[in-house]
Amino acid sequence: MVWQPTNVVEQDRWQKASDLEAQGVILYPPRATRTNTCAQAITLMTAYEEHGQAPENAPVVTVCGRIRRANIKGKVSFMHIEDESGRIQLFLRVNDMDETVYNRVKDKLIDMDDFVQATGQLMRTQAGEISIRVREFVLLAKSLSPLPVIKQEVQEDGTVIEHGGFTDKETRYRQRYADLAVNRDVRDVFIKRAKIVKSVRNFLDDEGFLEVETPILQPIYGGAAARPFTTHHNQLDQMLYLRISFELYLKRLLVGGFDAVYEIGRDFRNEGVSFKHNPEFTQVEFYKAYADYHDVMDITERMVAYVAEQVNGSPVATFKGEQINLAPAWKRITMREAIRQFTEIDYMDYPTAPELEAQIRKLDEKGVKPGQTWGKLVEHLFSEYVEKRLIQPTFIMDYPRDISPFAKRIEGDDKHVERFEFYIAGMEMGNAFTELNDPRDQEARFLEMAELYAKDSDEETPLDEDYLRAMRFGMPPNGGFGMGIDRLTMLLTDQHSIRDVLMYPHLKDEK
RNA sequence: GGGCCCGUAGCGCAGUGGCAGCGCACUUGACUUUUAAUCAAUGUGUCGUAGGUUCGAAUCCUACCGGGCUCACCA
Repeated sequence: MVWQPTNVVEQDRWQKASDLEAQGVILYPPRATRTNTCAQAITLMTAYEEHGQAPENAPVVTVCGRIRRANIKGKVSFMHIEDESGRIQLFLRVNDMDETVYNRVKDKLIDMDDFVQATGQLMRTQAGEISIRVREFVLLAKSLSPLPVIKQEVQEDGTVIEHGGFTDKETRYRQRYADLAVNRDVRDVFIKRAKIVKSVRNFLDDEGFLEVETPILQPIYGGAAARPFTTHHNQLDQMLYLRISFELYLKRLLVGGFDAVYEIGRDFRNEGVSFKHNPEFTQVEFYKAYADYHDVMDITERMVAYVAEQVNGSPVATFKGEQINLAPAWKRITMREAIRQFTEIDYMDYPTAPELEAQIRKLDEKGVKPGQTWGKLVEHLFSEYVEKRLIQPTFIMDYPRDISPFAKRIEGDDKHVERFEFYIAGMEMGNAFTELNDPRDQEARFLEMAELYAKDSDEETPLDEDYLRAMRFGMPPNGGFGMGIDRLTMLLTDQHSIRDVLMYPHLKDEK
């Protein structure tokens, strides 16, 4: 079906488009030229004026952008055009330009939202705004559907009040292009997101890590507790999973002789959607030989503080009105101690699952599914009573073994492994271990997981023969780390839903 | 998956049983330094979808679709 205008505004624009074509105007010319961005043009004029030079010799510029405001007055008109750098006003006067071209503006054949190219001398209007006295005016792209109208009122002190708006979340997410086009602050979030990724990369590069890329399509998934997406390779008739983590592929590279590797990329988990979960999300994982989880904690707090400094110019982040200080050193506390503080239960007093489950039921009758493993029960206690209260950055150390199949046991402790997660603003931000490098123990763990958790449960950890083969060649002791980039972005941009830090968050099908 | 809330013009919203409304945008006219431009005039609808109740439904009821918050699940 060929698209038809769906409302009056679109009908008008459709008509204008054919009127312009009848005049010989090319609606979508293949090329544009520009000498300056809008922001550069303003800077140029400011600098020119500072040298006290005559206005009649002011520089001539060509700028390109989208029309975001139009005030057609008669024989003189004003527009603001906007490119990524900002806005500049165009001053169009019939005397200064070709009358036919001017009349297209006066007759409103040129609309808000059109992309245009304008050439002229920089000037100041009587009201004092730096503008371009347009002498050449070229349509670059006709807009056939109107963007939401937002009017900007600039106050005496320079602050901008916006009138009108584009706020419907569903429409904004489905039509992110329109959201970005009209909501400047949305663009700023994604600019910061790019800085965050860049800063993480810079930090790890400077620490001597090598950036690598590993498969997204995997014949066996692993490295985390999550259900995978499945897919299929037609020619090879091969069943494949989208990765749920990078862990096992990265650690194989330590066997290969790299001392320190990292990857930034997308993981896929076939699970619930919430304000902090999206089916595909971005992680950074790194593995460093000869480091343990204490070393990784040191790196973590330095890295996060560095990123905050690079992105916001301060290690202190504001989230939901709360000041969060990301500067080292962060609080370090064991899982056992954290749970004891918030629930007064020392779970080591209840070393079997039935005992611990009974104890949890005393706190909250409905909270627990029956028949969970001891480790899952500990995790339940933690997420129920502790997690939300960890606002300032906190390392939670020493996790139950049966929920941590890739972490090394704590010597002389058959219940715990050398694992930490770190929490900021009540959210888990990342997960790390002293990595298990004993192939015999790793195989035992795979078998233990198979015994404890049913196939198709989210804790299912398929035995990866190739991974064990790699480990048998010898894997150096190492510390590993994973962190959610989306959640870090939420924290550093004060956005409270993961959807607001994803360009295209996952949504159900339209209609 | 449960609970609560929302869906009306391009956008933002009002309307809770009796003619479908407001602001901005759009259209027409005026205006040679405006800036939320102003002034005047005229338009703009599958009231999310389907069914039901009723003389009459945007409004009440049911189901469904989409969304938000929240709980559960889940890192």
